[in-house]
Amino acid sequence: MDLNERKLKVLQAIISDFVATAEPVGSRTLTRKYDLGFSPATIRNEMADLEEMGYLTHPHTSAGRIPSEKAYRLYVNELMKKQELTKAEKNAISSQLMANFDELDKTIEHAAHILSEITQLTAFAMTPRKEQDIIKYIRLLPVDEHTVVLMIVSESGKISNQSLRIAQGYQEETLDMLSKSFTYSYKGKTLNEAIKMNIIRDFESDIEMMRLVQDNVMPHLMRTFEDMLNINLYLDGYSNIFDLPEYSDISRARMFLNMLNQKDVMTDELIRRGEGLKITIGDENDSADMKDCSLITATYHIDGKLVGKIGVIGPTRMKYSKITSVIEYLTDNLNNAFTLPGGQNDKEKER
Amino acid sequence: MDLNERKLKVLQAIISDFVATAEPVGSRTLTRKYDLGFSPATIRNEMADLEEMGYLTHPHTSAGRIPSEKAYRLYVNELMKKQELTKAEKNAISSQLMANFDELDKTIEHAAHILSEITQLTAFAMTPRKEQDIIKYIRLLPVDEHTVVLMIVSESGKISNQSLRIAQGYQEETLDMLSKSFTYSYKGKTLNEAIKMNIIRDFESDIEMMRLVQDNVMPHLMRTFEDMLNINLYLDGYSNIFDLPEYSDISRARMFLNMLNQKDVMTDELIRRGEGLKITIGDENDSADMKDCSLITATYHIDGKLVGKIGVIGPTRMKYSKITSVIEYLTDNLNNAFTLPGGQNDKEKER
DNA sequence: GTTAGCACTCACAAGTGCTGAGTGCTAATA
DNA sequence: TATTAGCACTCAGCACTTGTGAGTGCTAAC
Repeated sequence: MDLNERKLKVLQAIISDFVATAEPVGSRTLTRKYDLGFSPATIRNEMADLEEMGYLTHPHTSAGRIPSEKAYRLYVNELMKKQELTKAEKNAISSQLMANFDELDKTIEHAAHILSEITQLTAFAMTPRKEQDIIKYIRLLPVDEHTVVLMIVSESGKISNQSLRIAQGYQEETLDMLSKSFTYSYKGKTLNEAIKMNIIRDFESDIEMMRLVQDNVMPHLMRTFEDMLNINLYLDGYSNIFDLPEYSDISRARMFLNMLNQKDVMTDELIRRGEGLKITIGDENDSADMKDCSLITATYHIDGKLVGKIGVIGPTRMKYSKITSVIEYLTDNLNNAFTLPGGQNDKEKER
Repeated sequence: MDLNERKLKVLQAIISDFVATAEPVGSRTLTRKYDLGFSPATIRNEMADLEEMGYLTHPHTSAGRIPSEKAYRLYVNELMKKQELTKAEKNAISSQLMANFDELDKTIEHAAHILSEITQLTAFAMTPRKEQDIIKYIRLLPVDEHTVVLMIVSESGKISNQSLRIAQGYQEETLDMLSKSFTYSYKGKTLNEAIKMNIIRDFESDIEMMRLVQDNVMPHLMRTFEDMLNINLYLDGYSNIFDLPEYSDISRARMFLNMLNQKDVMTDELIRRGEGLKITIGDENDSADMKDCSLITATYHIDGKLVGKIGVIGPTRMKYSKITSVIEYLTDNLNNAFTLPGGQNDKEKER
């Protein structure tokens, strides 16, 4: 028994209908709604075959058919046609994204917001892994007698600062010297390399300075390097799930929301996924909590190097085609924005 | 008919029981659980009186009694006794708070987390309104040929930075000059004042410089001032509501979550509330969405000046006494931390 | 090979009856 | 006179029943 033309046609119709309505699809409904050209009885036969082949399931004897995960996989791989976005949709995405183009992290967060608005699902966006981010310079700046700001600028445009307290006070010249010394040591190093370096001995010649560095500055410097490595995960539109019949059961809604709350689980799952557009359906997901969800994710790049991820999560019944298009368009926009010379401040140019 | 001793005793028992169980309280249950010293029939009579006086309601004829909002108000004003936290609880709060004492905003966010963990409700924390925050200095720092970091440090310890692009390039000396000039002009001014100032004419003598400032720097400077004024609202523990029978109905849970999602509504509501500890019960809340919730909020201060808010939101049935104590202790901690010399970096001292 | 017809299935909604926790009222009691 | 025991009554919640409609699989006719 093979998947002939007609079977595919029936399967496609069932998937369309079920994605739209979330109700099991019966043979009669199918003939009424779609002009397939054969009777309910024929469709019933085809349905029985499709079920045997594993593409459909049956919640109970007298209910209609539901596409299985295998059916969605087939649909995504073969049946799904690319759904071009309308000009209006594209404009909406681009303009909204550009209207909020400040800091790297804010932009990513905003992209997740746009995505959830358009797809009406829960969207997430992960900032890049910054292992490869290269330190540009480090500076210590005076604030008051006991407070100093530590500022680290990296190539990705990520700027980090932290104020730190120096109980015994300090000289401004010392700060300048330290700034130069740190920049000299760390410039051109990746964050990962920086964390592993030990530069304390550079200050051995001056015991007082060494103590200052060791006790006051170094711990903060290391912590800030680590902070910069951190991956941030932004979620948006979690309450959209209440519009989906899949989550009309409170315990399922709750489980879903709890899953989202475990940011580390989510982050791990996302990190594991490869580059480019990835669609995982139900059981294909590694994490047990996601076994009845589908994820569509894509990667965006900053200067072609650092890689972040963005995507949506929802029930396996989702508009794979439309969502895929939206995500692709969104990541294209992000890539462009983050890659043009001048990076994140490119908005200036357009003025 | 007045609220004699016995009526208060009965009311108190009903409130305790209902807060604990969320079930309407019957006269027999009451005698069984609490050793009140009179029979169910007597209690029934008292209950009928209390109901007539507006302190109790009746979901239906054959159900037990439920405290009205008026009853909670009476309880909060008169009956509630201060519930001291145990040493262990206090330690838990202090140590958790101190363990995460980096940047101002992060600390506030973390405080909300702690609060939601302890109360098992949804907690929120609002960063201070920074109208009164005073600018300490402004600096422009070179990143690469076309990129400059603009850094503003304020007295509250809030540091803001933004990278900006200067298409035509720049000289390092220019940046130094501008840093000095900006600091000279803005130092000691509040953010509000700074936004209203116009310092462009200070550069009139040098047309090229003036253009640079006007076109490239000023817009960012103003935007950053405005960003610094922004109030951030952090929410934590929204999914705790799923443990409350009040929200076992999905549509109520949804409404609650939607309300939380409207950050501007929440922020407005919080801003309107006065200083110190405030408890609003049900209908006392201004916002329509909160008419069946209670809010307990308190204010914390930074250097005795800037005022932020922290609190919890939940059903009117909540442990007013316990929660009040927790919030008071938490704000005390925040106040201390933010007021000691050296402010947010005080952790250093303890090492 | 396709389709009409038919018996069968089952979730769901509406209706029924029972139970238990509650009430209000009245009469007896301390 | 205030309190309490007793009793009839109420009603949500649960279990159970029944009817309906949308679905199925199978068989026989086209």
